[in-house]
Amino acid sequence: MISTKGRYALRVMIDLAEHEGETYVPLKDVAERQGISKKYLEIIVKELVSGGLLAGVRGKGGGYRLCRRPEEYNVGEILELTEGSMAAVACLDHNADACPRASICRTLPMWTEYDQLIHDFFHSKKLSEICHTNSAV
Amino acid sequence: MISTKGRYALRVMIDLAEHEGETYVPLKDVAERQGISKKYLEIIVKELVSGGLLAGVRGKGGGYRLCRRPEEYNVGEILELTEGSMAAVACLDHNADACPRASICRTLPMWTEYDQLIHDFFHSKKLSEICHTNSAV
DNA sequence: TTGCTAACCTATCGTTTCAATTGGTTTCGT
DNA sequence: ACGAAACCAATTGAAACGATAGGTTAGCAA
Repeated sequence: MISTKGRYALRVMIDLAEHEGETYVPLKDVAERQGISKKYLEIIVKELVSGGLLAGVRGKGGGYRLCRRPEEYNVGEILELTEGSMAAVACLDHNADACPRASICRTLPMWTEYDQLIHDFFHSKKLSEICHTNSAV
Repeated sequence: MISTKGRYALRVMIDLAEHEGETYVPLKDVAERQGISKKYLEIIVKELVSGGLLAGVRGKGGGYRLCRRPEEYNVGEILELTEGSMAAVACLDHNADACPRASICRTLPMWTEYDQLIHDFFHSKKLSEICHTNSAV
């Protein structure tokens, strides 16, 4: 299940995409529009900045801004960054120790197939597709 | 992420499918073959029985058995029963209170689409497809 | 210089979920 | 009566979740 972290991150990205051109958008505004605690968003947005998805500027007149155009983001990278891992199953997590049953496991092929399905779904979904902006595809 | 409960449930079902005909299979045997604590499996298997996916018989010579043929089960029903909910997102959980933002939410359509994708994937996957048994299909 | 704004940083907290474990009771065949 | 097996209830330790609290630092303007 996708947690609030990933979902909120996505909503922040969309909000910023829909308010492009207004130079830097203070988090306060985003939080109010989205009805999410600003303090909680700070934690999430920090990760988006350090992950290179957003740019932040301090001080008066500061705030956050996308550092690419909306069509150059995909949902997958946003979720992977904030959720840590999108693995469907513990066995497929990147920092899981190798399962000794892997070679004989009846279920592993299905999980792998499922993982691929999810990956493809989110990585083919562009940010521009899910927000109401006029700067087209 | 699919928890151990769902994954173990699936492995029990597969194990039983692969040992069909041996009348009732004691959980002890399944646990040993799968390398999972028998006590923990008891909890999981109880749900499979009360959900009508397995039949259990007590006493000496007892154990568990599938109550349909492997090709008549799909993975989706097994996971739904044991995982409780397969909803990808809290907003789509069956016992979540309606989100006030639902009508204006930019992300909801995507989550709904994702939910459908997952549902279809698991519900079209038959138990017989993922186990090594000779009783065909 | 002072004040304000806004990002940045660190710690903590209450609750829930996860993954079991413990210690039984009941039912059945022999 | 005995043993094997399902059935049942409660607890536990650890981790994750979803925040909240209380700061510090950087930049702009009067």
